Amino acid sequence: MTDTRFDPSQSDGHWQLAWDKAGTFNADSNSPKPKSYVLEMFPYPSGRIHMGHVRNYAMGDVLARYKRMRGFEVLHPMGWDAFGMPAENAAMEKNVHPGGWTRQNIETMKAQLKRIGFALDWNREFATCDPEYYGHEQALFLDMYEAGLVYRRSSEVNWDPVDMTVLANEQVIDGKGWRSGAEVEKRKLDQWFLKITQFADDLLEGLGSLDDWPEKVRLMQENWIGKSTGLEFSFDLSNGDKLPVYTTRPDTIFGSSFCAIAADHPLAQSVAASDPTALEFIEECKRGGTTAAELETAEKLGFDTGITAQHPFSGEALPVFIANFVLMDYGTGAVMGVPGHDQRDFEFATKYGLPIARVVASDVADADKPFAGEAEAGDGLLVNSDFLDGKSVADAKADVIARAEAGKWGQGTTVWRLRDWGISRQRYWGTPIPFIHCAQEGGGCGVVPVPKDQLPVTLPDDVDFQTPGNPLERHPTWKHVNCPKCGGTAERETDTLDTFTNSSWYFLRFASQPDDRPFDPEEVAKWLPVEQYIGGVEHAILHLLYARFWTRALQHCGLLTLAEPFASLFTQGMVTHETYSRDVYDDGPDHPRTRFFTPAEVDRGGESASLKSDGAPVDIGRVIKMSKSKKNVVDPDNIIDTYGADAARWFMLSDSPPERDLPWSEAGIEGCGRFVQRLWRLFESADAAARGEDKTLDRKSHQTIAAVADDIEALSFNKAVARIYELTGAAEKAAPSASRNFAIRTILLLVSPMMPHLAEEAWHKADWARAGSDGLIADAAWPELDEALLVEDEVTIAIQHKGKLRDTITAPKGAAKEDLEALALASEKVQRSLDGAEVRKVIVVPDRLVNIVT
RNA sequence: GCGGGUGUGGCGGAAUGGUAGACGCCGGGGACUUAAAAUCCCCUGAUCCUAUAGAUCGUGCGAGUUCGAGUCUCGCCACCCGCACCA
Repeated sequence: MTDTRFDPSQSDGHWQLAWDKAGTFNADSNSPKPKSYVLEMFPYPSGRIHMGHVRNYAMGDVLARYKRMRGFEVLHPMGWDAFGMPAENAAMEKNVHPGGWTRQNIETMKAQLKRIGFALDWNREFATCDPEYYGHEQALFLDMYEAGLVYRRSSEVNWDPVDMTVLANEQVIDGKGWRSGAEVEKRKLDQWFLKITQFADDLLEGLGSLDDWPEKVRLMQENWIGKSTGLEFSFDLSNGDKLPVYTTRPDTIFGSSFCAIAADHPLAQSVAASDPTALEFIEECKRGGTTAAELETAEKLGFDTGITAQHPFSGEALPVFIANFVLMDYGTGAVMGVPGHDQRDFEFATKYGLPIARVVASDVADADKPFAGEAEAGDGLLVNSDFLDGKSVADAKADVIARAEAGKWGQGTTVWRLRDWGISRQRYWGTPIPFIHCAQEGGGCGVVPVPKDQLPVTLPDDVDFQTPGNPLERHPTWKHVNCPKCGGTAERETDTLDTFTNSSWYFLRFASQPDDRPFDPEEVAKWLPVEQYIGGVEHAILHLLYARFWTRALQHCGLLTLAEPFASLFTQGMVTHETYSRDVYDDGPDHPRTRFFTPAEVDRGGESASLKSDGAPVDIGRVIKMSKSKKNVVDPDNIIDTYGADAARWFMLSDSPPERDLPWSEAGIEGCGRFVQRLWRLFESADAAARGEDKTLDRKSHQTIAAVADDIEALSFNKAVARIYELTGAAEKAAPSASRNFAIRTILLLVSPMMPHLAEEAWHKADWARAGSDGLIADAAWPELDEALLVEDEVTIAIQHKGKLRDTITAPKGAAKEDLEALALASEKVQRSLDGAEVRKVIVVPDRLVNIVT
């Protein structure tokens, strides 16, 4: 036996090259094997791979490699979600081209991924900024346009007047642009929309079929879609107009004591036209903040318009208020106020002294029970409600809706929270929207789609980012084209598509990549749905909902037969680390600023930490997600340099359950590095000539084969890891025998999806393990399981008395209850515990325990 | 406010209602070595103790069901995540 060490710096690259050369992980759609599509959310090429990526892809990788071992033809692709704002930000800050910056990042990150040895089919790699990709996306967009799923309308946006660009809601901080700091304006712009609301019901219904999605994600999408049913009806107003309102509680209609409309409701606008105080109130409403904290504390404010609304049943005149808590973009932008049974209405009525009537009570006898300072939104029986008295809430709802419909003054309706998807972005680095605005007099041909044979509409390269605004808009030539219809002068659409469209169909393009169309439905059908999709929970709503929508929309267009793209979804936890910081006073003694330090800059010992450079202490902060801004990051390249790819992969899979956060620790990765060497020594210690059987070890081996397979399929990698540690310990202690060699060979195969480089190295070094085959362990089959060996022939029986463990005994498996009882009572420890007490009852669970009750 | 999740040693975490703490990390002791690194072995929930043994307590808190509860039921508490004036 030689005392060698496994050297990742030699082996890792060697085997990565061997897999590349052999095309080991290239997926063949014509293979007769059953198919399995394993996919991790593709990365945005931001610069470098971080530990979160490593964890995400390590999980998918183990599954992909495992599936191959189980005889599946596996599709495990990788690509780049390459359009987006960071590239344009870099362009502005560093005066580089977004494309060049992105390509450079892709190159860096691809090299990093290759160093980790992921089993990816690089033949199918693409970046969404490739004209070949976004050209097909433009074609799909036109297909959706033809199917009536794309439209254009004027819509309000957040406009940054300094950067001259539209901001997403999350880019508006305290009413100011996140980059420029300028006061954000509301502007009306013509925007493109995708009709996702047409599929609201399908998308909601479809959630019910996604049994292998986390409950949490399904609930989040359900809430986002936000289906509600109720009554829409119109009040007759004192000024002769009609006021449509929507309510989910038509049963409480007799409790209505006012109406409230949104500040930007047309009626409010018309009132403001002749009443400056109304106008002032509306302006005040618009100034109100929209943050969670502000909303929570915001007082309910109203402005009495002097107009009244006639109650449809009682005929009573209800005052109509403009109110700050009514939203224009939900329902009709107007509500009937029922203070007794809606908390907002209650607060409003209390402030303005409006009647608060009880129309629902737990019992008819409680009809006049006062309210305890808040509205009662719960179920009960109707009271003080004329013909509804005594009915249940549900019956009363149905009754009111029926009467409204019969009287033709209202309609039972469904209202959705989901809005159509605005996909226009006034930016350069995205998919150009393939439309042309005809500029002929009298409106000309209007908005004309780019003919498909002129796709792709490519981005111009010669753009500058030193002037604010959309570079496409001010490019000297790009937008000037002829109208495809009349040939007259026309202009290209200069908006680009939201980057979420890029990630809404990439999984189809991975499965099938013809040149002449986006994908081949037959090829797609071979691979999809994705068997296991893995990514961060931050995509629970937008990306995952949009991808589901696109799949259904393409199905609607007749391009696909698939409704749901991802059969099973897994959302993994983050990689976390403590933060190190110190307050510095660079801006003067009264202006402390927190400066963060990377773990590499810090000496960490016991309770304290100090900076390596000056030896002075730093503050140790909470364990949080690794992020550049908090500098609590560990670079995968450094880790691989020190410990090798396998140790890094192993650490990502160990200890923490995959859905939970994984705290990075130096000690943890060191331990993994040691385990790699420990396994290597074990592999080296095998004695091919050893003979003889070790039944206990054989059992352990087979039990581990079964358990690790179950654990990997359940994505419980931490448990699989623990099992492998156990078998490793047992094999190390065992004397040389054929059984021990089998155990070692088993470990080699079981760890091969997790530590593929070490496994290849050992596999090729040990002839006996390969059993004559020249192949790679990456092509080896999962070890065969001997079911008979899963069962123990002897079991340990626990003996309890007074609910506590008193003794354990060993008995043959399947021993009779009477025998177990006798053995238990014969135990000296049990007798001591019994201390002569009378045995009233004995409970025997075969092969498990004996419980003596006195 | 609504919805969801989590809570077990010093730490990460295991446990079909049936021996709580598997496995790993940290720590302690020992072996090997001139020494160190590496490696190997042993110990490692708390308390008591007449200490190779034994007893009591122990899975956020309080009740309950059960022969038996980390696990099931009810009521609380804390923390985390998502949504949020959605009528």
